[in-house]
Amino acid sequence: MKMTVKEVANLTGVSVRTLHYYHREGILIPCEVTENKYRYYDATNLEQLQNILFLRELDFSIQEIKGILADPNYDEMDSFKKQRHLLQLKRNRLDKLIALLDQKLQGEETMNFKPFDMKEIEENQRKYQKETQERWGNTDAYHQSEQKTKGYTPENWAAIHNETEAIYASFVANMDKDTADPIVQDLVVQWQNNITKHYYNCTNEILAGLGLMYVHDDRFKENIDEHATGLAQFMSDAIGIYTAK
Amino acid sequence: MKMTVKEVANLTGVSVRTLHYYHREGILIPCEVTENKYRYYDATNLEQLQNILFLRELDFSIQEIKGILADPNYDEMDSFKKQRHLLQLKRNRLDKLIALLDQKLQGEETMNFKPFDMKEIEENQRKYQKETQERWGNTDAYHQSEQKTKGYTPENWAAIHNETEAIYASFVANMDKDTADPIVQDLVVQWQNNITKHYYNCTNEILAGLGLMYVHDDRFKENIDEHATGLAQFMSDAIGIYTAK
DNA sequence: ATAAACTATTACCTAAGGTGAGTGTCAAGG
DNA sequence: CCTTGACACTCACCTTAGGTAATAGTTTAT
Repeated sequence: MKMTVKEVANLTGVSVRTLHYYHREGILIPCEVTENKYRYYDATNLEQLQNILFLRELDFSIQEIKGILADPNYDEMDSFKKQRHLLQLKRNRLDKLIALLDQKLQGEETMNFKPFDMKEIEENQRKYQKETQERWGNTDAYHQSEQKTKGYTPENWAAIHNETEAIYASFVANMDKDTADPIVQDLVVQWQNNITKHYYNCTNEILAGLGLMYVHDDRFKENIDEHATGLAQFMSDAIGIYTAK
Repeated sequence: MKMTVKEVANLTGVSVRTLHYYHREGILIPCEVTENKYRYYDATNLEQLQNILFLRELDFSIQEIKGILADPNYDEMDSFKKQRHLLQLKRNRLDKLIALLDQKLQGEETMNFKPFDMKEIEENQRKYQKETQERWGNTDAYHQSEQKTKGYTPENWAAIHNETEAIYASFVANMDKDTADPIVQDLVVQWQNNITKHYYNCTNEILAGLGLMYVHDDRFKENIDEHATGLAQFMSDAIGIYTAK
């Protein structure tokens, strides 16, 4: 069920250009990019796109959307609830504007500007964002990551992806060894460097935190275990030993 | 009841920069601009601003808003009715999005993109615009005017205003003469040239149409008669004689 | 084999203001 | 009369979320 850009565009109503843009911005990365740079999208991509459209509807900027969706503790249902609330606020605002218009249709000379006000909505948007940022725990890391990833091109993303996958592969290839084995410990260092290089300064403390998340956060765990069952636990253990020193 | 930019900004929630911008774009011209370029707004300006905010809410561009508000046959009540309809469409759309979100909250895996669709709303916006453009009668003139006035700066507007007022004053000064008097007829020519120079190619046919509007369209009539009671009729008659030749 | 219909990248363009620098103006209090 | 803080002005550059070519490679169907 791979879909081309055009097919996605037709199905969803977003333009091809927008898909290109979302790719470059790193908020919707096609499941497959062939050698000749053709983009192909799958069902997961479509779901992500739907999420993006919801957030866009709520007037979040693309950068903000990136932050929300990249949140390691992102809770879809919780997010939907907040989105619902924001949509309701917007509807209330429209209701007030319609009411004001009705007054004017009655011939009332009303000089009212409150219905145009966006303060309440903006306040809730900020609240939403603040919560996700707090969940990132380390705001410094979050901001660094935001800054760094801002300018990444699709080529950059592809390179990062390859590099990351290579380290994953090495981990898988050494899963029979002890987690304290120097080879495995070196992979942990590579992993840490990879994060620092591409996202944010990954200190030992943060690395320790990540190690714990890899087993306790299902989103992370599932992702990692796709490379090999048990990999998440293995990496987490290896990181634990490394950071304990 | 003159208000400064800041006061208007505080009252309406619109930024000072936006007021500057609306001035330069010619969609909200302060009732008074002092020698040192300070802007002062009155109640009429506020009403106009409210209209602008309504139209902005409906996603009309500033240029489109200019076209709508400059429509010589602009009917406020009719406009409100259409605005109401558009706002309702927007609300319906929000309702659908909320419903979709509710489905997702129920855990349904729905891959629906229709609620994001803007086609219906855009279609109605086009309909709205088309109607006002048609009322301009001469679409060529409308477009010329749109193009020309696009680049006008506040200084341009002030100059045009002065020039126009000067002709009005001359008309007033000669209201005791016959409308066929060469002096009056020359003012008609100046009037025609003024329009051609600043707005669009004002042919004799169009001028004749304007002459009729000056007495039949209350918006025009009131505006003109502010300079002197009976001026609208006087100008209309003079134009009638000129274009009859 | 060729045309139609895709795909890609690059690069420039837009709307509706935001932001900041530098400067002029006004009202109030000392 | 002077100063000071709040306000006013313009100028000029910046931003977002893509739109719109132009140019060129690819796929697919005939």
